[in-house]
Amino acid sequence: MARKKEYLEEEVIEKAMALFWKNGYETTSMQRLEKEMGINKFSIYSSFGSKNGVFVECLNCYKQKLNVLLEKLLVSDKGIEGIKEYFYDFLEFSRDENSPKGCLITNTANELGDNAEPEIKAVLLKFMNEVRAVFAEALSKEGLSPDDIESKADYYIISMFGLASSSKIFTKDQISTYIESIFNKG
Amino acid sequence: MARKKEYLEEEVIEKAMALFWKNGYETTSMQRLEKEMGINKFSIYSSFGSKNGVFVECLNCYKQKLNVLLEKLLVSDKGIEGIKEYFYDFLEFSRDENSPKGCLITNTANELGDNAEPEIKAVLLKFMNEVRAVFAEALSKEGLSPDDIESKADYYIISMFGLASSSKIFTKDQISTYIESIFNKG
DNA sequence: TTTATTTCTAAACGATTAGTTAGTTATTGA
DNA sequence: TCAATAACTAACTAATCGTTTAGAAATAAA
Repeated sequence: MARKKEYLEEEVIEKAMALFWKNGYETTSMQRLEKEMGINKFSIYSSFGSKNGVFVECLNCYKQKLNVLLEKLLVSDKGIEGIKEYFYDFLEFSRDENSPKGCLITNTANELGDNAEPEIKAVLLKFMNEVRAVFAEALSKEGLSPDDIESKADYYIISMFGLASSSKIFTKDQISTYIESIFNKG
Repeated sequence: MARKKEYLEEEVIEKAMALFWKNGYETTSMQRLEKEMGINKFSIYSSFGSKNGVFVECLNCYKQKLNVLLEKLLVSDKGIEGIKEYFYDFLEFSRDENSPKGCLITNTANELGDNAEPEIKAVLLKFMNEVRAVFAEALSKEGLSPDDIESKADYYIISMFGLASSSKIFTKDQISTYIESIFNKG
């Protein structure tokens, strides 16, 4: 007994995510979101509540895309070599047509830092721990001690954070050489 | 034959820098700058022309502080070990009272990225190249081939960028372990 | 002491921000 | 066909953004 919605929430979120990913949270205005999502402010607010609400959904949407790469790492059973491949997969993932966008999660942590809304902070922390857990799982294939697994998981999650940040400003070739250096050690 | 300025530009820039360093460019408003610098908007604009002008001076002020650490690396003559010490020096430098602020240059590159004003972009690029050159100079003490020097300088400048970004969200202990891993290889 | 010059305060500028709301249009069940 | 309901458009908040400006206050040379 009412009018039908003329958009799918999953579809408009995907478009919003592209905008946040490219330009960051603060720079992305509701006005630009309206234009890019193709729907009115009223619709945005009735579907997602606030700009923050849109953003949280975008982070979840982004994480789903990352999950494809993480899934591949999990089933590959390749240990550290699998993590290296994940780094390269991410390098491809974070660039389209030579325009590097980095990682939406890393970008957000960098941009908002401690000033982030508690909800955003919680989402970021959860994501970081999930990725770290996947690294730990991959490392468990290497026959390391539990302590070694933890410390190496720390090392790779920090490397991943640094890589994601760096991939925005250095060239693909520079980053490739960097990835090789990360894994070329005893 | 005129009224005297009631502030020193170097002093108010130092205070502005602390604000930009902590909160980033966009989040730092002219209103907060007035408060923190202790001078009126009129004075800010007559001394520095624009918000961007204030920021450029802050970047230069920040670079001067970094130069103390870079100078130490240059005169130490310790090669790669000197770079490692520089990483630890930076770790101390980027934190006061457990509040990590990262690196103002890295933060800016992360926040503004390609959308940065051309003047800002130029300053960032210049800084990055200067730090890289210092790394290359330190590496020349290791008896490496010119090609090896260049590729290793690339590696350490990217590591430095990643380290600076990471130092904002990981603990001091995690970062210390990370630095050790960077340098523990053949 | 007057006058020219500069810095100061404080109010205002127009543009833009996130968010709201009144009123219209479309859809569905009765 | 008509009333109820939800989604639409578009104008509108109030606040804040970076920037400008008019006028008062202070300084130093004449």
